[in-house]
Order: sequence, then structure tokens, then C-alpha cells
Amino acid sequence: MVSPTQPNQNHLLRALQPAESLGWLPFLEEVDLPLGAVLYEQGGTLSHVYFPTTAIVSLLYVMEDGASAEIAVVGNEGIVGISLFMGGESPPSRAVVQSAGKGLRLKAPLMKEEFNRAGPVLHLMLRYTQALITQMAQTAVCNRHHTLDQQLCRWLLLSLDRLEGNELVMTQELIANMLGVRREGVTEGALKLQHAGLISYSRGRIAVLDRPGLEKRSCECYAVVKKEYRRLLPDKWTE
Amino acid sequence: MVSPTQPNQNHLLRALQPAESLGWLPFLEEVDLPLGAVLYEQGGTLSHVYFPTTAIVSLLYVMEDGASAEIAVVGNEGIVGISLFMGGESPPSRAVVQSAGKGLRLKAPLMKEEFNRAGPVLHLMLRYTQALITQMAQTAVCNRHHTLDQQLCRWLLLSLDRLEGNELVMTQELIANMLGVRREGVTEGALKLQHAGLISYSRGRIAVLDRPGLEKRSCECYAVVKKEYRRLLPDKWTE
DNA sequence: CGTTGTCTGTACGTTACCCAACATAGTGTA
DNA sequence: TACACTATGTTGGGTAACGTACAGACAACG
Repeated sequence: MVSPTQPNQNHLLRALQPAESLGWLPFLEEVDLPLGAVLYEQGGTLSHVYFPTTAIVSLLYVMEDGASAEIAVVGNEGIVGISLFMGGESPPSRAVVQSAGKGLRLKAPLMKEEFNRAGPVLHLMLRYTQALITQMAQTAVCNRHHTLDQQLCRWLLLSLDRLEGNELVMTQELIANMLGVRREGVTEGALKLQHAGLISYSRGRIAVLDRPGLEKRSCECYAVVKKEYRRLLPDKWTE
Repeated sequence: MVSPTQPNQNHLLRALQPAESLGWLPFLEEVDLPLGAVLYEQGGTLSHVYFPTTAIVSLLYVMEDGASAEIAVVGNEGIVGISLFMGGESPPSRAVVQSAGKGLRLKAPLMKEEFNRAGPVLHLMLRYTQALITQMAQTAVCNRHHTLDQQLCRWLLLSLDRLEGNELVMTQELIANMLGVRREGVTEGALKLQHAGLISYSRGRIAVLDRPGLEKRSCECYAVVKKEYRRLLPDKWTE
């Protein structure tokens, strides 16, 4: 059976290809990840772990009053559901599809069993987790010190790194929710970028025209995170 | 040899006492952790991991321009240096002693070897890491959404949970550095708390007079983090 | 072709925090 | 006892982002 989403479209899976993990392949299930789908809920249970291939997933925390903030973003370089093997079982954040696409999923018990073999799968997962930790830490710093405009650039770049083309399909409202700011703030920021000729957008489609320009306007956080991902997960990020 | 700082003063070590980890004990080295000591540097190397007993250690990120922000705080419930066994070797943050005291340290190769045995040590460390991740995520959210006053309360409570008495020895300047805000902001926040009768302080000594009052003024972040630590690490936080 | 809904743009008062500069008060030391 | 140093308190002006409210503009659908 030929599936349109191949395991090697996810870089963690690809890195495991030569290893014994091949035993997994029959159990990897292709899934559609439509915009807004919730893969798991704060304090919920994890039935599967997800390896995005063309989709992007946001980990976000939702507060009592409904306000939210993104903790980290996961694309085809990673896995959604690390708390499964880290311990607690139930995750401290919500996982939402931020950009529609496809992914592969694996039943939680299988993943756990494989992890507990304490072989290459465990080590790769932990390295990835370390990269994710860096991203979260940098998010905290960025939230503290940087302007909305800078954060918007960082966020666009992080998303772009996890997609094929140079177009993002998402409304400003959605971006605002991820960043934990007002929608109007995103509008203003996006307008500036548009006037500067860095992006162009209309009704939920953002095309990035000048990537280096975005990088210049972004805070250092983007580069720091990317560098760390490169260091820890050399399989991706070698473009 | 009777040392004034016993392994069971650290709750991770205590949780391992009955297990085979006892082989470690002779290699645990007591160390003094004076205020401001840097246990490791961003991108540096990890010669040891540290188990604080009476000290508190801050993990903070320092930006290019020198501004900093705390990512998480570690006391006698935890371990400093998780990136040793997570993978990358070199940590993405700086570890600074935020409250003077003692701790125990273990040479990195020993820790790594023990971790790679894939026994109870590994599982406990991963559970702790999961708790730490929650703290970092909550820090990101808190930085985004909550006022300085709320964050100050959260921070005092987090520190208090990791100390014996009800007194913190630290200047407002130091707190400001940790929170990544201006010193004057901390002064104003602390004044309000003082006028409300919740704390009293003078020249680097803060006495907490009304803990429940602080909790009421804090944002939800404190409770969320504490609950998660309780869930994942039942040995401590049972008071 | 008009209606409806979604997405984006604009405006205005408010607030929390920043920056800078300076005033006061404990504490240690000569 | 005087001096220096560190920690804390106070101020006034500036700004980024917020809350709220509303206006245009494009798309889908009848």
C-alpha cells in the first residue's frame, strides 16, 4: 500500500530508518490533520503520538480565563506527545493543528514499549525533547523582552521552516491566539511587514517574499532556537 | 564521615535511596553554593550535576544585550544539569545560585552511566524533567499575560517552597534580574505587599508573613506548577 | 445579485511597564 | 563619628500593548 505521506517525510522517523525501528512501519497510521484539530487536551490522555509530515502543530497553554499562549511549535522535525514517555502520561498543554496537513501516528503503548527498550529510539526522543525545551525557554525569554513585531517575525520564520513552500494559510486572528496577543496587534505588525515588502497577504494566506528581511527584523530568539535544533538534530535543518 | 548535608535532604536522591543507587553515595560530594555562583554557563560544559539541598538555583537565559530572564528554578526537589542526560551535553541556559546554601554534586560521567542503565534513575530523572518542562512552559505563559505584581508573588512562593524557614535572603535587584524586569518595578511591587502586611523586608532580607495572602495575589501559574510537581514527584510537596 | 459571514483596517482612551535621574536610609569600616 | 557603599524609595515623561468599538472588503452561497 503506497501512502501519500511517507515515514521519511518526518525527520525523526527518517533518522530511525536504518535501525530496528523498522518494525514500527506497519503500525504507523496516516492521519489527516485539519486546521484547528486538537490532538490532545491539557490534562487529558494520550492515545497516540503524532509525527507531523506536512502539518504544523502548536503546543499551547490555555488559562482559566481562556487566554492562551504558545509554548512551542512542532512540525516534520519532531513528535507531538513527549509527555507520554517522559512520565506524567497526561500532558500539561494542548496540542492544536496550526497549519493543516498530514501526519503519522502510533499507538501510545507501542511507542512506550519501544522507548523503554532504551535503544536509539529513546536517545533520539530525548535529544528532540532537549531541543523542544530550548524552544520553550526561548519563548519565555521572548515573551518577556521582545516587541510584538519581533515576535511576529520569529513566529513566521519558525512556521516557514516547517513548511514546503513560502505560503502560510492562517488568519491573523489565529496568529494572535498563538502569540497570546490581540488580533489588532498582529494586523498592525503584519501591515508594517507588508509595507516593507517582506510579506504579502490577504484573507488568511500569507506569502513570504523576503526571508532574509524577516530574519533581520526578528529577535535573536529565532536564530538561537534554530541553531540548537541544528546542533541536536542534524538530520533536518541542513538546507 | 558525617556530613552536614545528607543525601536525603534532596528529594530526588531520597526517592532513590532504597534502590541500587546506593552505589553512588560515596561519590556524592558536598559543595557550598554561595549566592551568585555560576554552576554552568550557556553553551558551556557540564562537569557535574548538582542536587541542591539547602540552596536554590535559577536557570536563566542571558541575551546578547545582557538582559536576562529566568526559565525555571531548582531547589531540593530537583537536579541541575538535565541536559547532561537529555542529549546535547552543553546546556542552553545559565545556572546561578539564587539563594546560598549547600548541595551535593556528582561527576558527569558517573551520572550518565547510571542514567544509561535505563533503570529507576532514568525514569525518575525523566519525571523530574517533565515537571521542569511544565515550569518552563508556565513561565512563558506568565511572562506573556500576568502583571509584575502577580509574577512577584509567584516567584516568592516558588522560592519559599524550596527553603526551610520563611525568610529569603536576596535583594530586589536580584529578583528583578531573575524576573527580567526593572529593579524599580520590584520595589513598587514589594512595597504593595509590605503595606498589605504580606511580607516585610529590609536590605536583602524578605520575611513572608502571610503565605495564603501571597497565594491569593499570585496568578494561577504558581498553583498549576505546584500541582504538577506534586503529581509527578510525590515524595516532596506533601506538606 | 444581494446577503451573510469572515477577515482585515483604524481609532481612541487606558494601563503597565520602561528609562533616567535622583533622594533617602541602613551597614560596614576607618 | 564620619565616610562610603549598597539597598530601597520616589519622581516624571515616554511607549508598547490592551480593551473596545466600529468600518471597509473580500468570499461564499443562496
